[in-house]
Amino acid sequence: MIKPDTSELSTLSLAIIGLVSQKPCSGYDIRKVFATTPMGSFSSSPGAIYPALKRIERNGWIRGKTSDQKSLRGKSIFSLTNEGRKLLQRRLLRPITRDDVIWRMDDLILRFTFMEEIVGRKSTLRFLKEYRQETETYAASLADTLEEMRTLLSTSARLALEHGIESYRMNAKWATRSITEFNSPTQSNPQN
Amino acid sequence: MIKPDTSELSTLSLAIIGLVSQKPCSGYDIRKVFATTPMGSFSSSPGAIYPALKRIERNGWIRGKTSDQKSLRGKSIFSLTNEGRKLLQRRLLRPITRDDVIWRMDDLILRFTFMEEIVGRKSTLRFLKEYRQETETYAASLADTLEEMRTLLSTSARLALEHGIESYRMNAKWATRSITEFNSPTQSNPQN
DNA sequence: AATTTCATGTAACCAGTTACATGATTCA
DNA sequence: TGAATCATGTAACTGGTTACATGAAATT
Repeated sequence: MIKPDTSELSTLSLAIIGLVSQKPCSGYDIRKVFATTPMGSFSSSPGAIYPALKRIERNGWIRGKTSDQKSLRGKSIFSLTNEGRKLLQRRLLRPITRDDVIWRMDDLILRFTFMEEIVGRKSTLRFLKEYRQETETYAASLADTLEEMRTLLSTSARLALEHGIESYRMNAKWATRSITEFNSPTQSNPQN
Repeated sequence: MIKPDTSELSTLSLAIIGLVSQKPCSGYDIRKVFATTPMGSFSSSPGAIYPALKRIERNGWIRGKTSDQKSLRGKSIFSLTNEGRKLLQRRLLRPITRDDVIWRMDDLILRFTFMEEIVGRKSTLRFLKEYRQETETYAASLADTLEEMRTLLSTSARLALEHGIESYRMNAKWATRSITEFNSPTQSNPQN
């Protein structure tokens, strides 16, 4: 009984699909982005990128075109299919869970990066509000734990816990600021 | 040509060894910690914990004792060996690299959690200073990138980048505060 | 001509996930 | 006695790592 929901997508695959959605690119292009930009928290190793591209293509979410018809190893440019765009939309619109906030913060930020163009400003704002809510709530629950355990904790254990609390609070603040920036009419784009 | 350096240790294994170092515990104890405390960003699934315990034991870093001599499946309590303690010390004392800061922040915080008891206050302070240095430097380099690319970025891409910058700055600030707390003589413990 | 960079690939390995299984103990 | 919890395990799978290989184009 293998799970038939083929819509699962690792964070790396999400990053790849997101990049391809911005503009068609080759495996090498993607590797360069991961190796030289602040998106560098993804592996740029060929052993990760090329198999991932094949998987994604096999699923019909991107399609590669060999530009150079002569050489056997023609550089292949991938672009997003309609199916791929639909998948990406679904993936980005998923409601944020507490588990996301505990285990997959990088995934959430990555989703945000592509969000505006793929699902529009309105959904992006909804995402940011959920994000603020979940990070604030989780920070509060960590703060409760801290108070309950304060006396039992060593200095480093306490400081590590405080690190977590501050980190989630910072995330909530960032979301708040992002919401106001998205609302400020730098550029009116009332679509969606 | 397999790498003979057997000192490699995944973040999960580090967490397990760290817990065992604090007090001997069973696989189930560890699972409970991961499932119910702020250390919950580790998998508590049996498929992760028990194989990891076996690997670590096979390497001689922990040793399990079956408490109940009758039953076949006696609950086994693991405690740290001398070799294990040495390994843990080496692992915690590793200098912090930029790669750690980009890819393994959670590993760094985990190391910090166990640091005071395993390598003493002096080394912990050194760690915190390195941590502050590296996070500050990286935040600055991200800020440079932001200024270079500012005009090219979409709102969400810019905000995502700013998220990274703020996050690293928060980490540096946390380190600064932790350093002062470690220096303040709440409890004089001039060992090491 | 030699080196570097572009560009793609693959084979071996490994740790962690999911899902299921099992037996012992405690509690209602 | 039946359910929940304690406690450990394992089989199948999967995605990413490391390391190596290859061949073409550009640069020196």
